[in-house]
Amino acid sequence: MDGFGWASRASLFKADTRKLQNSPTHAAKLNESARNFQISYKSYLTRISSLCKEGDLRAAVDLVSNLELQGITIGPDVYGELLQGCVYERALSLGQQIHGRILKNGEFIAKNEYIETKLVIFYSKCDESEIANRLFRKLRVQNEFSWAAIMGLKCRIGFNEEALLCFCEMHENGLFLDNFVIPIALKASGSLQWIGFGKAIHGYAVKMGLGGCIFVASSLLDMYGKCGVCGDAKKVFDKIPEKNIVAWNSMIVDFTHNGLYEEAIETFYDMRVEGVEPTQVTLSSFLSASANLSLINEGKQGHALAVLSGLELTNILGSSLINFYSKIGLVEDAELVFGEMLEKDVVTWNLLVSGYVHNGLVDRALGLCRVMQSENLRFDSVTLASIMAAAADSRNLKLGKEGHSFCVRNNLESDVAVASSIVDTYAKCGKLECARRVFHLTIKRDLIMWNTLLAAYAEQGWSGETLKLFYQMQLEGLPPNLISWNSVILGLLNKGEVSKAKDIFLEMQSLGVCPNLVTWTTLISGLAQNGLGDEAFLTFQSMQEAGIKPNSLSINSLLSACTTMASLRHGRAIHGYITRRELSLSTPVLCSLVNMYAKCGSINQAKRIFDMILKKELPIYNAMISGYALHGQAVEALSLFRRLKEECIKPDEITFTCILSACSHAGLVTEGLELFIDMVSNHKIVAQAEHYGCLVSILSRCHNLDEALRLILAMPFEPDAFIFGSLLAACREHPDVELKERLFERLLKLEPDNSGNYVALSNAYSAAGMWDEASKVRDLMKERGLKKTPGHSLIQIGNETHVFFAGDKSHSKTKGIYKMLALLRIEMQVTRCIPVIS
DNA sequence: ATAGGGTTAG
Repeated sequence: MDGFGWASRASLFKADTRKLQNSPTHAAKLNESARNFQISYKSYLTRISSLCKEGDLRAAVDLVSNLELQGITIGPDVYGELLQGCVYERALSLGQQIHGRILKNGEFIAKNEYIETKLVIFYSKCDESEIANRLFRKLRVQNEFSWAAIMGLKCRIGFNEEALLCFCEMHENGLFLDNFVIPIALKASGSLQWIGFGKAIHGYAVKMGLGGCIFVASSLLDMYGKCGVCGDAKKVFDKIPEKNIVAWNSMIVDFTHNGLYEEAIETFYDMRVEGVEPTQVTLSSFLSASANLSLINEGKQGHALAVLSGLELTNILGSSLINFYSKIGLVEDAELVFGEMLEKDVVTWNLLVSGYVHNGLVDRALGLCRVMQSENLRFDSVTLASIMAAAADSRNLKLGKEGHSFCVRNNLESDVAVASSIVDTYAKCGKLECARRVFHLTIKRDLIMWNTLLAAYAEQGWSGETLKLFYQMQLEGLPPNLISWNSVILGLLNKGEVSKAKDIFLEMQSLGVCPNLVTWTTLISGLAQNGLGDEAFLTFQSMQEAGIKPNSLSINSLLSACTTMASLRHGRAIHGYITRRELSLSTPVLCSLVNMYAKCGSINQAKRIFDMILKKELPIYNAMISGYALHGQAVEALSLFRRLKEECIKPDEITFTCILSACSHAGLVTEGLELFIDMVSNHKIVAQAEHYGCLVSILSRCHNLDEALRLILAMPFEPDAFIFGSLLAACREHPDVELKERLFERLLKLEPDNSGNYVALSNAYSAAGMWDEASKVRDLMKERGLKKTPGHSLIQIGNETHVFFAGDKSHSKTKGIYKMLALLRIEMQVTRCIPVIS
């Protein structure tokens, strides 16, 4: 028994025919019946067609079954309509049932050209590649429609070359390449970025008089945009007399995809002037452009417009809004949109995750990832790239390793973006060897990946490795971009090779690469860190002459340059610059100002800035407490610490480092110990090496060496150079020579690549009065290519604070600032001497 | 015919 009652339908039909033949008014009745049949068949066809268009396929099929039961022969046109209905709805299984009926009804229907073509279209639209191709190849007549269907299919499933081969074959077979196949061929050319092929089609279309077709024109726009030639796209766009919404959208999308955000926004406004209503497509691109230019008002306008136009908050629109809000830093608004969205996919979730990472909210990003897992959403490569960025950002090696192994288990590490983020994470966590290994294991490396490793080497000051990599990438046919050049400059400056860095700076310009704000800032802070403060300021002037405006980050680096140089004069100049230009006084800038004044010796000015700030955040407090610590004003530091607690601001580990160091300088043993306990037990902060270092220093300074040694033994990790340094400083006058020697031995065994250890060792020797050894350590450090950090000291003589700068010259002459200070201590009766190692 | 996401430098 078949489901459609074929057998009963056939017998009914036979009976009806017999009745008609036996009737006396046979001829008349036959004629009338035929006419009625004609009328009813036509009306049925119309009804079926409209049912199919409305999407009520079931009703259409039922109607056809009814007709068949009435014994009416169903023609190809009806089956065609049904198949078209299945095409609209992508109803594969129903279409296959109809295909079955067609085959059972015999060759008359099945071999009809219209039906054969419709079947190819149906299977193509349902992405049934194999069936569609088989049917297509068996066709007796391959017409424009079936070619278009098969090309569309190949294009959709990414077989763009094959689609274009079909296009050529169609042409060779003498078929007219019409305005249905041309858009498909253009789409394939665009996806392949075959600009030559696309242009040839453009020429053909114009010659054949299809240039005016809006479908062809929009496809041309899309193709030129995908090939990265927005100029040509714009030319096509301008020639369209009656632009529809798709044309406008395509133009805006082209600009956005090619980074021409200003142009995208301008086109959007042109469209508004023309009175064309925006769609989801328009607004998502507009929002993307606004996000990339940080145009807060424009993006908000876009959001308002979407609401006013009554657009549904779909995945696409919602995602664009989340992207916009998180890129401009309004994370809460991004969260609101996320909460309002009814349907969310992995892109939506990823956007919020990366939004959190971008705004430094690593914990929230990871929390969201956990929610994603509980909702059974699969992490994809984009999720992992964000997670790894979070690991890199927070220097979380454990998370980095977990993420890396997840990528390996799920075959995500072959993705370049993911691989780059893994390299970056290992590099930022100090695992350069791992970073290098992942880099070399990655087969397809892009520019970003090269730049990631380049930046890692540069950060370490491995200028030789940096340069080698820089030339190697060019040998492999990858031209460096501005970021690559900037890293090379940074690498040289971090190594102290100032003149080579300046050579590279000139070389890049002679090759037509224009330095940007990052280049200038790198150069300025590099010069300052290498003790060339005046040159740094001259370079700042050149930067302004080149028309580059500083942002808050570069202002900060200038201020830290002043701090490194211990130049109050330059610091004041920058402060004046900020005031004159009315630059925004963001929290980081204010911190740097407080820090600069404190480290340049003017604690009073630092306090004035501090008092000026109405809403004081934790970093501001930290900066001020650190300033007091530096000036040995432990009482003030402690009172500020109390005020912080009164204002219900939670101190962090930096706060404790500062306040403990203040106690250490002032020799406040009880307070120091209490603070340490407060930190560990009340604030649940895990004590780091610096905290133990301060404690050791506090104990050592009051000659409680035994207690200090006990503390070191109880520490949960290996003591570092700073701790040994504190101990050595304390036991300078200790009679136990053997103890000193043992400590020195331990110090020498510490990790050799860490420049901090050398500095501490050299300081320890100096503090112990062993000038020659201190000098030897410094030389050894230089020999091994480690970054040399010149220090400066604040010396309080009477009521005045003086800054002494240990540049290269004074260092070689006096064998270190500590010797100079020791001399000063005798000659000038220094009341307090606070060395600062930057 | 047009549509949203990730990775690099101070």
